[in-house]
Amino acid sequence: MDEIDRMLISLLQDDATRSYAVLGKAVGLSSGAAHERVRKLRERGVIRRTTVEVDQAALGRGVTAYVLVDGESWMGDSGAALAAIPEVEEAHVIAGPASVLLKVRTGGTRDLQDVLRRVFQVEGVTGTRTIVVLDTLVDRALK
Amino acid sequence: MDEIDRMLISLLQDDATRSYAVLGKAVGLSSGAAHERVRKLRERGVIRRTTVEVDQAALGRGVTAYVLVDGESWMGDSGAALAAIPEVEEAHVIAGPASVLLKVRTGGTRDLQDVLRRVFQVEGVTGTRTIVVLDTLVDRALK
DNA sequence: AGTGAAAGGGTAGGTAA
DNA sequence: TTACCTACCCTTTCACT
Repeated sequence: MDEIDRMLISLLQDDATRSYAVLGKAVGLSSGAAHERVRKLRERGVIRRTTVEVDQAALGRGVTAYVLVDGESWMGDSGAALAAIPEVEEAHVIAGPASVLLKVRTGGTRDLQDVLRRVFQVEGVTGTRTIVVLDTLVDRALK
Repeated sequence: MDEIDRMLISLLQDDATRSYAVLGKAVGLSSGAAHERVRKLRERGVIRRTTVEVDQAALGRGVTAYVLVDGESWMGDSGAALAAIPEVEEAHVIAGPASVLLKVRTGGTRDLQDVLRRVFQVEGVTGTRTIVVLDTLVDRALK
């Protein structure tokens, strides 16, 4: 993990369709060498996967919300139960004023209400507090 | 935006290195037709960009935190001021128990403290509450 | 770990059905 | 929209440095 690896990752984060020829030129290496470095970064799991960023609103998910979930015991399969809710994009165990923090995307406030109902049915959940996103100022990949 | 478009997006979210030949076969179209559909999805902004998912911990950002920011007036360039902090991955204007919610990634708690200091220096900020992530149960792309 | 070249496959663009 | 064709670029591999 030297400076060149970091540059390659940054370039790919910005646009993963770049060819190895372009990448190599950008970091001062040959196409083959750039390819080999990226291959190793994938192999080591530093680069998890190549994906596309989708405009959620265009797919009918216009509402984003964070849900603070209070619970008693967070052992076992609570994670699996939350993962089973398709609208849950992220779920984090947290230190602070709740047990778990969810990031949820739905088509509207009606669907959000339905998601909250399903969260409440997960074993151990004693309460939820919901934060609705009004506007997103920043949403980017860190370098 | 029909069912085929949705399938193509889902396939690309899963692995954007798939060739158009493979994509076409998966949705029952020719390579050319699949290519044309994806091109239009990009053009319309449904697909924002192609990128790589990076293991942040492997890049020395092992601590994730959410910061609830209280403030007086959130007009003007507060967004720009927050975007200027490189550790800020997301910033949302929210309805609920604060004005703005930040997602922050740092190398350690020491750096987190430093970020909080910089957030406090943004004009209009009157207070912050920090939620540290202990474990991430779910982190995925929604279909 | 990187270079350079060769071979094969995929992509992109055009045209016709 | 599909099918076909073509030119070209890129990926991938390998021997050599």
